[in-house]
Amino acid sequence: MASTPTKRPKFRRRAEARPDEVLDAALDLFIARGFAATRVEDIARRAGLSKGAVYLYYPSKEAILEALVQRSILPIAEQVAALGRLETGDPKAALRSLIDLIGDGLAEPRVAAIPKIIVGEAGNFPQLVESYRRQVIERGLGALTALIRRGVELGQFRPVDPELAARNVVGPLIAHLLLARIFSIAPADDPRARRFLDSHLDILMNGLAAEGERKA
Amino acid sequence: MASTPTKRPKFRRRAEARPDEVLDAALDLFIARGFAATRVEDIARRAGLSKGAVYLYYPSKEAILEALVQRSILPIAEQVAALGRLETGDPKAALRSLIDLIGDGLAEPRVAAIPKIIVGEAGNFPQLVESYRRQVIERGLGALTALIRRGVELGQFRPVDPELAARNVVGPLIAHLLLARIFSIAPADDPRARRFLDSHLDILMNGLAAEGERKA
DNA sequence: TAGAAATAACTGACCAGTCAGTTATTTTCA
DNA sequence: TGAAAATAACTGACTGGTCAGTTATTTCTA
Repeated sequence: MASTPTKRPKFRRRAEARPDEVLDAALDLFIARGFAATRVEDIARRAGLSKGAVYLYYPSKEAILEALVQRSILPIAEQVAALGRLETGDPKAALRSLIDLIGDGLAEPRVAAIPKIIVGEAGNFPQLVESYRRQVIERGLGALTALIRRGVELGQFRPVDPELAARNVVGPLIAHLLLARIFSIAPADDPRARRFLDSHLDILMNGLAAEGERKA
Repeated sequence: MASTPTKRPKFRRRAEARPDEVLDAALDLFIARGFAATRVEDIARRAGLSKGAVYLYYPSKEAILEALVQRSILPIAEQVAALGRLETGDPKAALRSLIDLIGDGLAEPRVAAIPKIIVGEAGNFPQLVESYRRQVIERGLGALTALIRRGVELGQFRPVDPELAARNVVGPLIAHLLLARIFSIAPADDPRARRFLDSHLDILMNGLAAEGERKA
């Protein structure tokens, strides 16, 4: 059977790229059909592999989802957390870039799909949810809370409860994500998405700003 | 709740109350374990029936979920829509009661669980999602938008985009629901839930209020 | 006794995860 | 060098279990 060497190789060896290819395929399908409705065999097919091979790289379907979280969400969460740790600089400006950061992430379908899946499968994978809470939610909210607290201390913001106000910041972003992706209102690449962020910032800044600081 | 005027038979035939009992059981289990993880047989057992009997009342598991939406969410959506239709009265006050209405609904676990399920199962039941969008989302957002638009026209609110601002109103409520129910942060009966609503109103009103109207 | 109400056993489809075996690539050493 | 040995990558049929929905049968009531 040794024929022309120009044939497309059936096997691709040295497969350091494989895990990522599996994740790419999985994400495509999770976005299109959801987590539960996607069979591991579908993922394998799309990655150009057999089902068994997938299990060489990931011990379970859940592990694939977990790896996706690590790859696409964690970096963003880390950036957000870094913004919150900044002890210096203008809280108002930092808040602005933080919202931009989250907004950009949520505008990216391949990023935004993950939280949706987590929410959806929450019941089935409590342990995954727990790790998401620790690694993403608490860090993100923590950063936001710190930022707002500092703004209040500096007199830039009115004396709101920082922890609660933090939810006012992320809430509309999450809501927009859900409306856009689940109920197909306002696609992500819509210019309205950008305008929504602006509107959010506008109302929020006005709502937070201390008396003397309006129209910043 | 269910009381028979005559004696209590061991087996209850002629069951006009049955459909509702099935819904009650289903909701209990959906809340506790999620939609997918709840078997129809579990629902039947809890309602004191056999699995087959459930299918005398509902043609499918999806139909049970659909009936739950009709029973628990639609009345609230209708109330919200009614508030939006009011051509008279103070938009600011109306907005306040509207938020209270939604907030109360979301504080009720047996109500709040439904949207969560819809979001979660969105991929599997596109047609159910579509009907939810039409009957709940669009009516709710429409009412809010109308209210805000009127506030802007009356000069009570700054000239924000009413449609976008509406998402700023519901966003934090949704976010709070998710954080509370999925990530087990701030249980619904927590006094913090009430304080969160207050904080939301506070920031929102300040953010929306026109120059002369602050501290309303 | 008719027939409505309900049951319990059943069917068929699905799918995550396994594993014995196959094929490509690399290493060994004559 | 080149062929055999070793190993890494991969395959796909199979298993075991789950569960929505159906049906043959029984039980209760009028």
